[in-house]
Amino acid sequence: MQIYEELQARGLIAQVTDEAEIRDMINQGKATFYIGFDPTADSLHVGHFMALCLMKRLQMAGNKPVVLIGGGTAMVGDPSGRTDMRQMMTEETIAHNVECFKQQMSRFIDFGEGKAILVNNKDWLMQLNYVEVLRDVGACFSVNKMLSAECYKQRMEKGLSFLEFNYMIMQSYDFYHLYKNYGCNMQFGGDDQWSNMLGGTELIRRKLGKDAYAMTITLLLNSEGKKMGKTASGAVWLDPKKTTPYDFYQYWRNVNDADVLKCIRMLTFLPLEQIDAMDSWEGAQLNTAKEILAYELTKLVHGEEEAEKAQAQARSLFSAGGEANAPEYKLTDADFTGGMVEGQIDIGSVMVKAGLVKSKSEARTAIQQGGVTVDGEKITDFKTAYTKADLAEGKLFRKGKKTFVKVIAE
RNA sequence: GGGGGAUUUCCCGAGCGGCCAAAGGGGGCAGACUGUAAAUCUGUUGUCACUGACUUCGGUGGUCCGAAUCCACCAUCCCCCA
Repeated sequence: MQIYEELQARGLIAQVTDEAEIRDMINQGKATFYIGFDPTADSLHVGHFMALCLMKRLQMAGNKPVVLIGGGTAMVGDPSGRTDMRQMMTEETIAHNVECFKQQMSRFIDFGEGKAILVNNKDWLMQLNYVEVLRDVGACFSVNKMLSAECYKQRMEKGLSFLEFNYMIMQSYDFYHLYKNYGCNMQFGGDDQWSNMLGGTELIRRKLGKDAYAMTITLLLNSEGKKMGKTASGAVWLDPKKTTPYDFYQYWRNVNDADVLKCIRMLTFLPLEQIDAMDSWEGAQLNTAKEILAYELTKLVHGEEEAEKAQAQARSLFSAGGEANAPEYKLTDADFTGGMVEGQIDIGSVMVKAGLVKSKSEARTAIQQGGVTVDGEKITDFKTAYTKADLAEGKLFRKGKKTFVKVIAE
């Protein structure tokens, strides 16, 4: 099976400009393709991960990837699919994010001699001259056409600033620039980027009379049609400081039954035959599939060692017995002073410090509702307090089923 | 440039000058049921030294015994006309 067919079988391909051409090109390893990443945060997330995996797959098939970091486009902000304006980011923030992106990406993509290129569109976008661009590029775009583009639809109701309206032009210019300077003939991106990407192929056609191609990756949606990789507290990050390997593992361990297979297919590198064999799994058996998904992804993002750790930690916690793998939090002497009773720390404070809850009030309600145990014993009194000696050996504080910390006084 | 409207707790959204920490929904959290899933049901959801106190309703001042609610100015956004 060739690469294009594999991508298809994995359900990764959403839209293409010219299927026959693209299939030939990437199957024969003749494509030089780029994917843009706007540095809107200081870490990559799951959506980026998918794109990077795609790059890796294509790279393995002999195609040449160009990673484009949108240091310049981030100054503008992509309005696609948004209902409100992006917050403007300062240049410093963007520069910082660019650095973070670069570091994380080198884990996934081999930038060794001639294998891949990394560019930042800031290098050319920032030098553009307004009037020149208007005459050169602006003439190639029809406002009427742009306004009818899907990506602006949502914004037509709430209002769209001229700044953001230009995003499509910036992105199109990128493609044009890469085509001319790096022979980049193809662009990939999330499905929400489709109209922006078409802008680029159109511009190249108009300016150079050449064909360039675009292909979008299916957005990873759950069975309810929402984007995956988001939690209540924000995105699932690839940076272990922002989303710990354990949390990362747990996110995938807890996906919906209906979504497991799709995720395995789209996100992992497991052979398709093996995945097809899982297709028939049902009910509780899907738990195994979820473990596989979680393990494989954690391994890809954080390495095998972390994946093993996260899995062991999860297993021991959810099956009776070992709590040996719980994360630890150490209390210092200062934590035992200044409380209601000198030399003791109340349970609410412990929980807040250990990150189990955000406030003492929250700790209070959790306790009142019977959701807190310490070393397996249910706590009913919010006034419960501990001395240093109590915690010398460490106790396992647990809120609900899935959140727990071993607290030790040192 | 002219005219009109909006700004409420994580989000949407209701809020007569006192009975407002503020309806309702969503989301979150906890409990029951389970498969660390979903669905369902229950409770909870500003903070704290918690039957009480304190801080919140775009910002700043003001009126009043008392303001999310009234007034003034500022900021941001939206709509209509040009």
